[in-house]
Amino acid sequence: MGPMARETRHEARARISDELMAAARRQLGEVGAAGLSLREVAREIGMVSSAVYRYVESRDELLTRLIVESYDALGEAAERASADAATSPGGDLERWATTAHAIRRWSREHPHEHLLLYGSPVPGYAAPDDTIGPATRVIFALVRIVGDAAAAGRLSPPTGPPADITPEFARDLAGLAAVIETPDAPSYEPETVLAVVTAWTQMFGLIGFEITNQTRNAVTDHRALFDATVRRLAHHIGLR
Amino acid sequence: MGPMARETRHEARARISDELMAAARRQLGEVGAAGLSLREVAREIGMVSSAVYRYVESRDELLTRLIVESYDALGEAAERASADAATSPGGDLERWATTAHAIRRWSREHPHEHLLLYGSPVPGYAAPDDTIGPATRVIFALVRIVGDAAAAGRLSPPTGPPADITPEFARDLAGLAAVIETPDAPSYEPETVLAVVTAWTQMFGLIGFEITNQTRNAVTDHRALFDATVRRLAHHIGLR
DNA sequence: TCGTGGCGAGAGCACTGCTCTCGTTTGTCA
DNA sequence: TGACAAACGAGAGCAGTGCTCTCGCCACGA
Repeated sequence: MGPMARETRHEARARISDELMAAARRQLGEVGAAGLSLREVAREIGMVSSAVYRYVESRDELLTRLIVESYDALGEAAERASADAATSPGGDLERWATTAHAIRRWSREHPHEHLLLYGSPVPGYAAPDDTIGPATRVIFALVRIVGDAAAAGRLSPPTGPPADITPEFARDLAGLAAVIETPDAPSYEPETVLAVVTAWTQMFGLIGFEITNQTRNAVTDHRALFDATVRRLAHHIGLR
Repeated sequence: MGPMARETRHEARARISDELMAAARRQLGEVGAAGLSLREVAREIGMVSSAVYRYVESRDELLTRLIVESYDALGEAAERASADAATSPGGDLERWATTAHAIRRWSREHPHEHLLLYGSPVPGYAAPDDTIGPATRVIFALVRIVGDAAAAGRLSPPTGPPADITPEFARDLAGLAAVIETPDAPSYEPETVLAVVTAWTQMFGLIGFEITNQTRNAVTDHRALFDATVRRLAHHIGLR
């Protein structure tokens, strides 16, 4: 083994905490959030159940940490795909499609994590505010593609019949536009913001249906359905 | 009390079974599927936990029954709205919108039931085939509106750029078209079928986001967002 | 009328999240 | 350097869960 440098207490705590989260993440991937047992996690890292409460306040807090980790993993997958495709020759539409497919791929590879983020919330559990930051990374990765296209003047104006937007709803959309606006991008049409929100909910609805097998017997080529949907959404936003 | 007609064993079984399901449904609405306790249900109807196993095979089977009941309730809500609006002067678009809003209303009034149907599946639980029949009622209620419009020749042809439909995906869409086709309705364009599937996933994705509060801080007027989305989907399908 | 089968209650098993207590170890500060 | 408080892991225990098995009891059909 060689000379074992004595581990300081702080280091040990960090290491054990990491092991604990890793074991929890592994179990989450296997049995899902509802089946995740704190005692089993403790067993896996060679501890007794009461000892893990030195590292985690409760089972809910453990789930919260896993939620944050999952949001970050998904957000990073989307961001990396978006960045990789930013210089590709396919244009904004291909960048959008690539990012969307990266999101779908991550969700398919981590169905339990996806359901933890977008499925039923745990019983009495309300997602704390720590989670909203990481939660925005995915949608921001998508929005940035639109913003970049708009900044470069490549965003086609909205087509189709104008949506019947009530004043109150217009305020909603204006607020959203303010959030997604960047200094170098122009302001957005309400229709564009609506199209982005639509794309967001549509994509995650479709992925959720695929993961929970809601479309069994109806759709076999999920990838083609997703691809066609994603490109239609991009077109509707104005990405070409 | 009056003369109590002696209750036959068969009647008693039916009555108690009904009481059991009613209590279970009540608790589901309060604490959600994950928090539903078979023992608590037993307590509510004045029984001991082991006795309910005379009426229900397991907790999973209880959940399955609740799923079927919920699918039926949602399906009936959609069917009734669709039937009521069939004779209204608003035309196909209003009939579609009315039905969609009925679906949203039911889901908002029964969030736990909605999550039971469309949220995370229970741990080791795979929805048995009993559930797929009732599950189709909602989507069929929507499809029937399109079918009626098509049969009356009121369905506008698909607009926008043609989707890039691969042969394998075309087979999927053809299979779906065969399912939704009725004797008196003509065959559907692949784009129309795709638009219906899109509408389906879009609507339920949006409702799911609203129920799980995923769009908090972003959207306040959920009804307006839903209404705009629903009408855009209808337009895309060809309903006017 | 008699016997079988359905029924409800109770005890019990293995499991869960969580709390409390108890020695031990570790880091800090005088 | 030595004392002390904080952190730590283990163990026992509590209340709860789904589920099984056994036991009497009563209704119903042969």
